[in-house]
Amino acid sequence: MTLNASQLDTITEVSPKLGRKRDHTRDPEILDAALEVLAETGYDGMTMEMVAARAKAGKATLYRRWPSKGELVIDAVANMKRGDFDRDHLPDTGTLRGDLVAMIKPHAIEDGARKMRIMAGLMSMISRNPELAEAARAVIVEPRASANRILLQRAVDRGEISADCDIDNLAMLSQSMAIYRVFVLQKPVNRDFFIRLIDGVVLPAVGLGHPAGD
Amino acid sequence: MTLNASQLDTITEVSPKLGRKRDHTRDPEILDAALEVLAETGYDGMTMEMVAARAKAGKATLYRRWPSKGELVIDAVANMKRGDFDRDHLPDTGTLRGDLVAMIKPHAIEDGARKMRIMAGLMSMISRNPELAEAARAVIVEPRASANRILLQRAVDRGEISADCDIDNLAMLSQSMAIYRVFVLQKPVNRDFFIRLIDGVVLPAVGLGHPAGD
DNA sequence: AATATCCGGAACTGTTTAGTTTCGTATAGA
DNA sequence: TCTATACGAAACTAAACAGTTCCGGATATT
Repeated sequence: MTLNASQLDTITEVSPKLGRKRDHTRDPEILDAALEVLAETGYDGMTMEMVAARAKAGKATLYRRWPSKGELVIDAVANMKRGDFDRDHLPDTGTLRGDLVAMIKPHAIEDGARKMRIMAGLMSMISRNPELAEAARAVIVEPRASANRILLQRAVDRGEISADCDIDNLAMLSQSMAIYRVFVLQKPVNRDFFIRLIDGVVLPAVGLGHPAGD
Repeated sequence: MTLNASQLDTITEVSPKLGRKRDHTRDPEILDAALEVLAETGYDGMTMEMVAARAKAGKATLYRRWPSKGELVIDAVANMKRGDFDRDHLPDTGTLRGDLVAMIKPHAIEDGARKMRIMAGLMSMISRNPELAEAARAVIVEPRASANRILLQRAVDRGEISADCDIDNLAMLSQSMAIYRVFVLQKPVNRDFFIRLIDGVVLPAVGLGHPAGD
């Protein structure tokens, strides 16, 4: 329950006696295992033995590298693979709707669902640990929001939508509605859900949908 | 960690030997205490001793009435005071914006914040317990969403907005964005936040905001 | 082959906490 | 006053789990 100091030093160091490297080669597997267990059972349900077993490692190996369960979790989240929403690889179809729809790939939905499970597992911890909250935000949720912001800004730049739009809120909309849908409504987040959100809320809100004039 | 059967029988029963009533008079205080502790520490951080101490009760008293921690929590959530969003006491200002803004009372914000803290404390448990998820949805989140739905439907009925609007999604929008803002962004949910949401997203989405033509 | 290092496994310690039991007391009906 | 019941407090049991220690084997450098 205690996770205070930050200790994200890098892996490879020099041994005191020999010029040989300290490997810590199992780090990636362990961090992956930690994320999996986290997604399945949540922070409090997760035990170090589960992580060790999942990674086919010994508990001692975990503690050789991380001083506590909390530090391991922070490290796992912070080093999590971000969604591949590079500015350069974003869709560019010429219309906002085209871009937004192009973002809905099966892989992206799958990945997003896993990240939301991780997020839920972290929730109670997040509200008590700003460091973890920031790591989770930066890795789990910000890449996607930032991609949306770029798509919206492009639409503004090409004159498709008004510059008065609340881009910041609109960029977070799909993520926030998805979290709500999964955990509060307990309904699936699938392609149809996102399409309906785009056509029923986002596009109308920027003046492109039905209500304003189809 | 186990919370299966439902045991929401009512409180006052008749003793086997006498016509006297079994009081369980401490029930309300205990349930309140459970909610407070839940909001402060989350389900896993909450201990039965904390709840007992908060209610100035003995641990034995808790177990006389509820078979387990999980059952106590479900009971506390299910019997939680709903927001007072009666169909009859909703604002009716004549415009959608007026109605939505009138919903933002300091008390409602305060109450909503507490409920969100409780929600966060339940998160990891919710994803593993449908019964709890349903109780939380019905009590914490549905009253508000349903109020929004009514206000939107009224606006449709009086011809202020189009019937094509995605009322269901729009009614959940403020809640879902508020959850996101508190837990992911760690920023305060205050009056300004809601006003900006109304003017920047909801009203535009129904064809009343700037982008469509101010 | 000799040696130094990392690793996995298993046994161990100490703490926390769910849940139980016991007991002394307050209260309300008879 | 007498008695049954509900209660608060505290001691208790049993299990789970974070974190530690030890050991034997694998690997790689010399």
